[in-house]
Amino acid sequence: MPKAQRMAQMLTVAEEIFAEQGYLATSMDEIAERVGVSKPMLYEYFGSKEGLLIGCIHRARTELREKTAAAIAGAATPEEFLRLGLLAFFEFIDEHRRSWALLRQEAAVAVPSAQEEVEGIRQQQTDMIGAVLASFTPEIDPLEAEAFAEMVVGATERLAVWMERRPTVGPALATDYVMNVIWPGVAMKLPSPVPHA
Amino acid sequence: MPKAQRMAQMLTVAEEIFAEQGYLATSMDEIAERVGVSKPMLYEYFGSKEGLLIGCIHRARTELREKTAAAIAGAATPEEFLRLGLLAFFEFIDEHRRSWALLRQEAAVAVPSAQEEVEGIRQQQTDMIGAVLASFTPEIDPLEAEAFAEMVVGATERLAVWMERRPTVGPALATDYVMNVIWPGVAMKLPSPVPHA
DNA sequence: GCAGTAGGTTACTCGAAGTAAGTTACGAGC
DNA sequence: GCTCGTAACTTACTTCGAGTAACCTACTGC
Repeated sequence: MPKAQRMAQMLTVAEEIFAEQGYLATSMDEIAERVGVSKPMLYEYFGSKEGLLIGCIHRARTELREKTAAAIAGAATPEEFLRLGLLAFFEFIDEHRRSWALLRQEAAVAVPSAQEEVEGIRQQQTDMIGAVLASFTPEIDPLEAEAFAEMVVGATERLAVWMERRPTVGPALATDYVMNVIWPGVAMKLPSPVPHA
Repeated sequence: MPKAQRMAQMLTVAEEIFAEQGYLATSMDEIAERVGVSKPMLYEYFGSKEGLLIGCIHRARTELREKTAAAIAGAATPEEFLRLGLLAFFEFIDEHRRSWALLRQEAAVAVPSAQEEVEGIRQQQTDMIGAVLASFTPEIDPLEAEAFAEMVVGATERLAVWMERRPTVGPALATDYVMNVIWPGVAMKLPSPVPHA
């Protein structure tokens, strides 16, 4: 089997087992066995157990960025931008409960570089939000804009966790909840009247 | 040395080393050595490495709950309640950077019971926020109240992380930032006009 | 002065991360 | 159609750290 294909397969299996049992409780031998390959192959391609975990996170991150970027491409107003971005995020979570659990629970594992990888995802999102906010409200305090973006990311992430426990709450409703809370505060800062849907 | 005192000392040392190096990179031998005791003593008192971690989290959780409860005791309006609670939280974080890092980074470790312990802290906070919100705005949709509490906790937690990177932002400013974003959205739902400081 | 127990130690086992050294399959060049 | 190189793969280790069994010691109540 060619390297790229084998690597993808390893990531898929690892993601599944990590999500099932947790990072610590999973052994490299077990992953190797389920892939149908010997342990040194995992080390050949990912260097370490930590490297394998980071590979999983990295793949999910790339996917999430692509989905979100595609979703917000057509947004005209800041409200639309935020709404579409949030919806894309919640939909991604809804479709990828496995990798989402992995990112949330396992990646925060003491392994510093995995932590950084997850922080990279958040950075990617705060940057996006901060940029749009700044472009629509140029006179906003840059520090407060940054704080706002951080809060949106934190609130959204937390709500996504909560959503998993609440089967009646889907991506659309979750998006509404977030917008209901944050939008009035943002609208006050906008220079001109903005349509509220 | 009496048991209770020894346990407290072990927790302090463990918290420090976990925060420094991460949970995985820390060995029980190392903690034992720095405490000035042998490894089986740690197992005698905490059962396992995981148990020791949970002990650390639990202690921080208790402290945080006590500080917050004391801070909000005298609040009269929902705005005051939220503001005082947030301020107490940020001040706690500011004073306990060590334990805070521990809770955030290490506790999410794949160890399920540690995860639960941290979720317990969040639960304690969302319950408090949800309760006050419900008591002041009785006709609010209970599901949305719950979602609101989750978002406040998520936003606040995220902002606390961000605050660590921003030395000019202290507890008071962080509290203002959170209130600026969430308060307009809440005020809309209140039954009667509420004073805005 | 003796018994019981709280607080402590040394010296192990065992499992899992990581590695050294070697093997097979297979396409390119002659 | 044989050989050389290399990509994909394996077996058989070493090492390190979590967890434990068995034993020790000093103080407190009687």
